[in-house]
Amino acid sequence: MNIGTVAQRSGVPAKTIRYYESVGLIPSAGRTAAGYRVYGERDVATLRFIQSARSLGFSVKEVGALLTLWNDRGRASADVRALALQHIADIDAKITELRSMRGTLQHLVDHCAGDGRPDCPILDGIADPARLGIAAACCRPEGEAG
Amino acid sequence: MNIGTVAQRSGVPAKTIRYYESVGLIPSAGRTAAGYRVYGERDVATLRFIQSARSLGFSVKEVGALLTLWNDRGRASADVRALALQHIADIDAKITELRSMRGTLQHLVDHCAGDGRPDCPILDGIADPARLGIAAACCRPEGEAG
DNA sequence: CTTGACCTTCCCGCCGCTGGAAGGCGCAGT
DNA sequence: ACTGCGCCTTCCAGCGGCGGGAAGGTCAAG
Repeated sequence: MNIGTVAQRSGVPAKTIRYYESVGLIPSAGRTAAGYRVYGERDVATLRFIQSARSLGFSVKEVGALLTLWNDRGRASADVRALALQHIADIDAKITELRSMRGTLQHLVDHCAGDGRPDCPILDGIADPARLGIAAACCRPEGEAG
Repeated sequence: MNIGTVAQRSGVPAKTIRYYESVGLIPSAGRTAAGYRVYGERDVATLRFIQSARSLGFSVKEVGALLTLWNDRGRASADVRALALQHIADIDAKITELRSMRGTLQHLVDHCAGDGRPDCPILDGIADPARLGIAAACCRPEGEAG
């Protein structure tokens, strides 16, 4: 199987496969006499595994660790679980950050007339971050626990 | 004011200020005879604005647009609002994606014993993405609307 | 006059690819 | 045999948003 075929079957672009090889995520493929990379079914499965793990947000390095565990018949599932839990924690941190941004932005937007006039609480809020803090508390009724 | 001072007062590292200048986010600073960059109060305010906008997740390019609006006394707040709303939409898309990842991962983790044995539904699920779909539906009671 | 903190430019590295150029290989058609 | 096309190879550059560090100039204090 040439790289184009394995790319199509795994869903990983040929350039990306070469990249993964160059950074050591996958071992160097065999070569034909002409220098073409040669792949087998196992490689398709590996690349699908990688694709899937990447789509779950694991970094290439983390995928490497997962691959190692996947190939290790003597692995402890606890190790895999630990990686996954850590990744969930990372995701949670990102979500928290994004929600914080979103909340601030939404608040600013809510206070902006959004018409032809230049007065803009959004710009004011960005210009003076202290107001962002104020903004977060200024119009909270009282029903929300801090 | 030298770059170190303005860096300290704005919270933007000197290297980053030079970078912002190099990509045209801020205009070229004035120079002393010796070639040192010179800044004033206005620059501190601008850099704080930038810092604040960046912390809300705006890209450097978007911050450029915000800065232009900020400096334009004839702006329409609707334009600012539109930028902010678009950014909120981008953030929402990211949050949605992260939550999807999180959901899948959590599900896999829930099914993994996480002990010394090698059997691992997490690895199985990653290896065969079809199972991820199954995983999403396999143990849903019936109370959840699709 | 020296020290040390500051400033300057420059280029490299990070992550995870993606695009493109220049050249070799394989096979079909004529 | 030759042409053409599509695939393969390598290498280099770039995206965003900086940070590290080298090599060298400047400034104020002692």
